[in-house]
Amino acid sequence: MKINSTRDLAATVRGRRRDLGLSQAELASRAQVSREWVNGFEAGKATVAFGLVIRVLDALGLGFDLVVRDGAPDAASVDLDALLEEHRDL
Amino acid sequence: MKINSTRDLAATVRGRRRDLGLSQAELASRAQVSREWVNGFEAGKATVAFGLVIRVLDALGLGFDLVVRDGAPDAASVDLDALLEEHRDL
DNA sequence: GTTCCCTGTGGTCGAACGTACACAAGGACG
DNA sequence: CGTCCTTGTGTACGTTCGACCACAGGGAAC
Repeated sequence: MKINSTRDLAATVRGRRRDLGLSQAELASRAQVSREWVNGFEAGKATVAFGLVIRVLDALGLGFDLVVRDGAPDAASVDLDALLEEHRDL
Repeated sequence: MKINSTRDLAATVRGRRRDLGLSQAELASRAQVSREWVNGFEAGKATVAFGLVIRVLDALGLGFDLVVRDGAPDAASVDLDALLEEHRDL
């Protein structure tokens, strides 16, 4: 599943948690965070600490994979695009 | 690339940034965060806000994929494991 | 040598975090 | 009916973030 925003992640996490039959409190306990934090996280809060997100995913048996986005410039061919981009927003 | 901690992500991001020929300041500008934040992020800081991480990945043409960890219980078969786990840490 | 850029780090300061506690609404179950 | 659990929301509090400014060390290049 591609994660493009905190809401994507929130929805997926909520689904996964429910699939596992866990309550917010149980997940919170396993991930060593507060139940309120889980609640806010599942609501799509963007400011949650990355480290806590990792812990929660771990508690759910989930993990991140880092991928190059479709259409994203390859490392070797980026110079031109990078320069163009740069002069565009400046 | 599997991301198991903030350091994994930090190292990958730094490599990607360098591959693209961007300085911390340039990346910061593109992702609308401070240069100091990028610096701390690349140093493996665990408390960085998830939303900002997303922005930076976006600026680098990277994205998250959410995957089920190896050996992780499947949604349908989790009930037993979940119950066992539960009674183990309590 | 000097100049320039990148990087790391220190300080300040307002804003927001995350935790703990409490309460209400809702559902399930007997 | 009452009881139990879950979820959402609110408050208060201490902590820490993230932005901003400034500075120093290290390269690269002239």
